[in-house]
Amino acid sequence: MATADKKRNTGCPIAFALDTFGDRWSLMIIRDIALRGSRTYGEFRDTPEKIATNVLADRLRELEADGIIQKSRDPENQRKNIYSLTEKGCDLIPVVLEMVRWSAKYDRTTKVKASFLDKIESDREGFAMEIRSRLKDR
Amino acid sequence: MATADKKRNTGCPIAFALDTFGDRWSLMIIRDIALRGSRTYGEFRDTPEKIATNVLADRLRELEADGIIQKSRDPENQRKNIYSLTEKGCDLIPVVLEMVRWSAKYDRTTKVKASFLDKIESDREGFAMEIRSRLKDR
DNA sequence: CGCACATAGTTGCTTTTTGCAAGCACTCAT
DNA sequence: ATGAGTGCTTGCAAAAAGCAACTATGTGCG
Repeated sequence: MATADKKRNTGCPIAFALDTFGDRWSLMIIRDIALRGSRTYGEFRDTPEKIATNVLADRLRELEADGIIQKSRDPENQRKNIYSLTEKGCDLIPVVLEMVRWSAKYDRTTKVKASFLDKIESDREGFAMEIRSRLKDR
Repeated sequence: MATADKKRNTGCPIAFALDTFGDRWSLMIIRDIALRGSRTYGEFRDTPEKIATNVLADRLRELEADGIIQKSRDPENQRKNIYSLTEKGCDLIPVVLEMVRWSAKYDRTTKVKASFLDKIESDREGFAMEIRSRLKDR
């Protein structure tokens, strides 16, 4: 059973956002799709962060239920499910990019490339759009 | 005992950010300081979201340990601790504002004012600076 | 068909975290 | 000195996360 729905529903936007993706793993999945091009269960599972498979299955269910991602069958391999961001999910890209900016500034061991950072700094909206269309073209 | 330090340390900026404030409560505290002007334990405790006091104490410890907030005594009332954002914490304001934008768009019951949203849309950086200086002037 | 393998999960169990109610310690005001 | 305000801690129950093993279904190939 998926995590019980205990949304706070106080009208606060931060509470709303955290109820949707404010846990240790949801945003990681969104990152995998948006920035790493991941699309399948196996790709989400095999990241350095090592999510437990039951938690992964649970989060995929929740994110789909919340309309952040959508699931479809890979026409070329019926074993695979293809997960992708919905419009609502794509709208989280700016949030992700701001987090990248912040972490790049404060993580001494960051692996964020200067060129990536430059793109965010110089044209945030444009870069977000670029990522979106890259996702659409797959 | 504070939550054990189990940072993932994979070099990924999203993992880094989530390790710092990626839980149900940390960002709520940051919101309280940045957007609601909260500064004391009691103010953090008495929000509609009803954080448990042990979790609150734990998060305040963690956020301080991570250099996001700092703690000082209220000179006018020695019973009170004043919590405020450090520079590192203030740099999270853009992340918070992007989350507000997203939630305002997708939460049908949002309480975000149109005027607040307009400020974000029209001059994001300027608005972030405005919030920062408002915090400094207290 | 029949079998090995790939992919995507589920299940059962342990550990960790959260939630909740009560209580403690220090400070202030009188 | 006392009682109330503020900021916590403690102990215990409930929920979630982590872990390892197992199941289910589709694919490719002899």
